[in-house]
Amino acid sequence: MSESWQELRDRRMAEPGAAEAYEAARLAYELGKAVRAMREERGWTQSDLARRASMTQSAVARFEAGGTMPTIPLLERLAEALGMRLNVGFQPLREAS
Amino acid sequence: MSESWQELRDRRMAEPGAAEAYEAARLAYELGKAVRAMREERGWTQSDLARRASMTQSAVARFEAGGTMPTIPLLERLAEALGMRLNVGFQPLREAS
DNA sequence: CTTTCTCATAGCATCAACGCTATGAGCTGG
DNA sequence: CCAGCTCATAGCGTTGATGCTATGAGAAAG
Repeated sequence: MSESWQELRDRRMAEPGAAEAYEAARLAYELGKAVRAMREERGWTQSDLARRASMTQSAVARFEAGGTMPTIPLLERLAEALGMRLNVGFQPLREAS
Repeated sequence: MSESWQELRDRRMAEPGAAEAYEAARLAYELGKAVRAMREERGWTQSDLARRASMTQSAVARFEAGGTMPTIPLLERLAEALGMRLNVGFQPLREAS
């Protein structure tokens, strides 16, 4: 499972310019997971969150599944609904193994 | 100058659901400023950065000016070009001011 | 088996970001 | 005055995210 992730990563990294695309997809996936976790933490259904974030249940499902690359305004609305703050910025490259 | 920003903010905040839109616009503006700072720090022209990030000079200018809401993949490419890491996530709401 | 709730997915329309080309403004140095 | 460089901006076509509606799968309860 973790092994296949590494392989996928290496394969994609071989293609030029695919590193960012992969990173972006990874980000979408992780953001979806994070929102789902926070939503369930609050005992909300997708419809609940959707209403609070001025969107539809289908949009929430799509986002949580990482099906699309979320836009900043969407993330902002979700953050607001969840009582969180959206953080977007650049960090110095950490040399992690 | 700073006064007009406040007025704009207050006016927009009055409309429902505009808080996130404002925050998003603010984010776009700040990201543009940050990238410009990092670019100049490295002594690069917009064309230099554009080449490294696989985009055109006009796209860099548009982004730095905060003219559009940047997408995650774009930010990822810029981060890569600048040797930085893009960070996107949610933070607990801090009660500032 | 039927109802209900939750989530996933599809199809479609709209809208905005992005790539691209071209051009103009501002500055500097010849 | 005339390049040359840097940045800003406009127009246009393409692409993809989002909003919306509708429907299906799966589980739980009756």
